This record gives sequence, structure tokens and C-alpha cells, in this order.
Amino acid sequence: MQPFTRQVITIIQSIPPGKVMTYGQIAGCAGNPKAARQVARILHSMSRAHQLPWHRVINAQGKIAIQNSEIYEEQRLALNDEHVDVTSSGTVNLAIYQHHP
DNA sequence: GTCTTGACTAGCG
DNA sequence: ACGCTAGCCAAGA
Repeated sequence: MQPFTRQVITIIQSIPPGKVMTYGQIAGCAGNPKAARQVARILHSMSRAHQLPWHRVINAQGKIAIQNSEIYEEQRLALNDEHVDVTSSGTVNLAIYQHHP
């Protein structure tokens, strides 16, 4: 496991409830701004094993990454539970909810 | 070693 | 605003 990956996991675990971060932002904090896709992969494959709050990670547009899926609904509900407002189009207001480490 | 795979992104038409 | 393209990088096969 690369240092970058460990960093990503640590950062994601540090996101407080009610806040979100973008893939690119996480990648940048972990030391590689270009590896946003890798962040996505980590979430996709390691979220359960590392108990990551994957629902607090959204794309650079402030939108939920994948639409039309059970996972989409799951993420929306999880965010609503943390009082994060998600619009009908799956958009989160980054100006309000983005977490800045 | 080399492909392939992504919950990505910035840029361009 | 929107779809498409080309970069991007680590893990798994």
C-alpha cells in the first residue's frame, strides 16, 4: 500500500459529519492532486474494510458522483441524516458543506 | 512485466 | 450549459 493511499484513507476518516470533500481535494491533500481517480477507486474497493464515510465524498461539481443507482439513494439519505441539504438533482452546496482541513 | 479499471477533472468545441 | 476528449494514477488480474 502506497503512502498516498494511506493518506487518502486517513483524510476521508477525518471528515466530520455534516461536511463533505471532493475527490480532487482529497487527492491534493494526500499529496497528489492528479490522482482523483485513485481516490474514487479506493472508495469503491476499500470503503467497507476501512469503515470510510464514503458518502461524504462528492465530485468537483458538488454533485453525487453516480446517479441512477441504489448507491445514489443511499448516499443522499446518509447526507440528509447529517443535515446536509441535497437538491433533487443530487447537488450539494460546497460553499456551505465543504470541509477544509 | 503489461493491460484494464474506475464514485475523477480540466479543457475545449 | 453540455457532451466529449485526453490526461491522470494506483491496485488487481
